[in-house]
Amino acid sequence: MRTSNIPKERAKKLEFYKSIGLKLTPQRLAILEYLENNTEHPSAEDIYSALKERFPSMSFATIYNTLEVLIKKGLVKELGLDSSKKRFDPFTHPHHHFVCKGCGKILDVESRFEIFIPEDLSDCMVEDFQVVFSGLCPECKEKE
Amino acid sequence: MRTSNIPKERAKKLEFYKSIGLKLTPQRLAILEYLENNTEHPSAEDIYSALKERFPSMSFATIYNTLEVLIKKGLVKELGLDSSKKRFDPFTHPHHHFVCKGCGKILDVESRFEIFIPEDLSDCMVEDFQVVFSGLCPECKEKE
DNA sequence: CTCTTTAATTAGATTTTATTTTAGTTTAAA
DNA sequence: TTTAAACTAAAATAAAATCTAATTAAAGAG
Repeated sequence: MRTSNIPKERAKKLEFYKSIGLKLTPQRLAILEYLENNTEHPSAEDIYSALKERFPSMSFATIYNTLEVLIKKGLVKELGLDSSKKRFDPFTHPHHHFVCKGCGKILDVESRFEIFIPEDLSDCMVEDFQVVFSGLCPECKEKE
Repeated sequence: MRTSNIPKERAKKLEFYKSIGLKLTPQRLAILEYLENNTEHPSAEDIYSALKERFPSMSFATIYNTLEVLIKKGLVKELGLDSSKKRFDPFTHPHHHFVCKGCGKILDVESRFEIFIPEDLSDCMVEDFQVVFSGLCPECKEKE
């Protein structure tokens, strides 16, 4: 029963992508598929490398164009946690992150935190917040 | 009385810088002075531009070398909130930030938040955390 | 105060790497 | 079939960060 649902779910998903105005090219589908459930917060380069094998002709322009569209559609969020490149997150619900000082890896944190909007920001329009933890991930902790 | 203390305080500060092993060159003092009480979270470029007039011969190497030393000494922290360049913060005590989505400005938030270390990170060595707010600063809010 | 040593500074080139552009080609969808 | 949109390859851009070799200057010793 599980297996028989897969094509149906897939079709539904494609339908959804179409419904929001995405022209479905194989490259786009590959990017979407790569991002789906991806918790690595990949960079454009990461996506490119990952798909290079399947699409040897893939161009960076395609990656960047597609990401731009996905961001505009609200399906992907751009992360500002890496001071050398943009990284992208397909999980757009509010959540938090841990940044490893050793390897730069970014982990998701799904806990809820009670945060009040501080007085310092009373003149700002605060739209969002996230808690950013930092330290060493399990692997880098070992190496120390 | 206030004024008469200033040279003394200055001397004390120089003494302190020396005591931690900083060779005090005019350029370094200028960088230190520029950073002192600076809440703009400047980039290397910002520092360079700001001091260019007073030190027309200033080199980027000096900026980067000095920043490296200051970071090593714990007098400055590197911020990872801007995905295009490193920015630096002379306030090394734990505090939080607001990032303007409009102009990229970073504001300090001094409030205290009660944050527990989430289970997701039980295998990590969590050394630090900060709350990052985002939205529009007063100026960008106006422009909308 | 002068000398010596050691570290810092300089100018400018270079590297690096992310991202954007371009112009021609291909293709999804109606 | 048509056409607007997407794709490609490669070059261009852009900007941050690093490196180099020669020069200068701070700090400590005498």
